[in-house]
Amino acid sequence: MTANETSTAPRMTGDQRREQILAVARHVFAEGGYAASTDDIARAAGVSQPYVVRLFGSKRELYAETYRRAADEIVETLRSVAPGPDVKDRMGDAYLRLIADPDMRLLTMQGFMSSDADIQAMARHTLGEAFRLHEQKVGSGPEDARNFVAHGMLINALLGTDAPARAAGDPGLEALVECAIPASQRQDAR
Amino acid sequence: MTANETSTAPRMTGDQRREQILAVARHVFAEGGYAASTDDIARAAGVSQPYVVRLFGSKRELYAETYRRAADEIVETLRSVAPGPDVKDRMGDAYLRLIADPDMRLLTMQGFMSSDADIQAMARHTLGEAFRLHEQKVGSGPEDARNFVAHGMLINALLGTDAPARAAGDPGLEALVECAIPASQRQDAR
DNA sequence: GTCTATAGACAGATAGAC
DNA sequence: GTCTATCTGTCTATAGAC
Repeated sequence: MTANETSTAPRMTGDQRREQILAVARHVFAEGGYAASTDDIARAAGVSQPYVVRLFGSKRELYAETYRRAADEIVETLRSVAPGPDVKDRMGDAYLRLIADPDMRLLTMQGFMSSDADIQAMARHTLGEAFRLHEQKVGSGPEDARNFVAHGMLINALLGTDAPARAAGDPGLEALVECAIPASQRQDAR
Repeated sequence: MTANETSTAPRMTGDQRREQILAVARHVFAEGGYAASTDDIARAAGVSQPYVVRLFGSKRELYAETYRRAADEIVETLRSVAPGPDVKDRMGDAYLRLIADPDMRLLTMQGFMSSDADIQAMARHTLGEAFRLHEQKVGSGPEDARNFVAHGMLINALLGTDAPARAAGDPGLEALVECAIPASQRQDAR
């Protein structure tokens, strides 16, 4: 170190702060959607609200970057599933593990309802990649790949409505949860 | 009529106004989500913002009532599919016809991401009913019924991201759209 | 790199008149 | 049945200091 100027030193480098705020934003946006405030994010990150806006230019850009990272993580995770025996099961498991994180699930779902063209583009591309990777790795044909993606969407919807924890007393829902969600995934997620 | 008191007469009865505002709210909430303002709804209905709030008690109650009607319409439509030959196809068609209305599709999707317990409850019950009605009417077993609901969710997601109109150039997405969405439904919806 | 102060817009809800 | 006026809160973004 060159000198220890006790009070002039910033607490973090810009990059560190960016990463920290993106991590916090992922959680806050996941729970509150785009309607979540930059102030909530700032408080959770321990910085001032104007600083959050300054670092990313605007709330919209922060949200887009947050979403992009989540979408990339999904595609990368599916891409990194090794070929070989049981690929089909391992592909399903990989998705279940991603979605076991409620923030990931909620953020993903938001893409399918966004009115922002950039978010929509990322969301639909992720769907297409999931389909393509299933066809490529599993090779059981387009219908099977489509069912893979569709089943993923159904699980998102069921978890989003807290169905596994609250199906009791609703016969249709009980039966649906039982045949759509593996027992290991059936505890509350919200 | 008893008398024509030219300026004292209200423009509509309370019930008529309620229905009109609910119709308008369906569209405004569909496009803007819960974040849409009561003022937007009021303007679109040609009344004042405070009056909208007064008629329904609060924005939240207006939203809940709007959602309830959409959810009821889905269940009623599926329930009214006549048994007989080709029930399976007619059940799928009934859902496609519902979802061909972008407002219906958007509103439905919002239920799967709501943080409001009442909305969540309606949304998951709708999923369960769709499953149950498929089993009851089509009778091709739980896996087939699950695939029916799952496929519905996939179509919601694809339409939500404008995939049919924008898949060009994205090979995975093109293939997915082709095998998930009937040609008749493939034009832009947003 | 980070803050305070604050502008400027907009929201939902209440009070009370007609 | 419906409005106007308005309170109170909240939000993003900018300006400028340190």
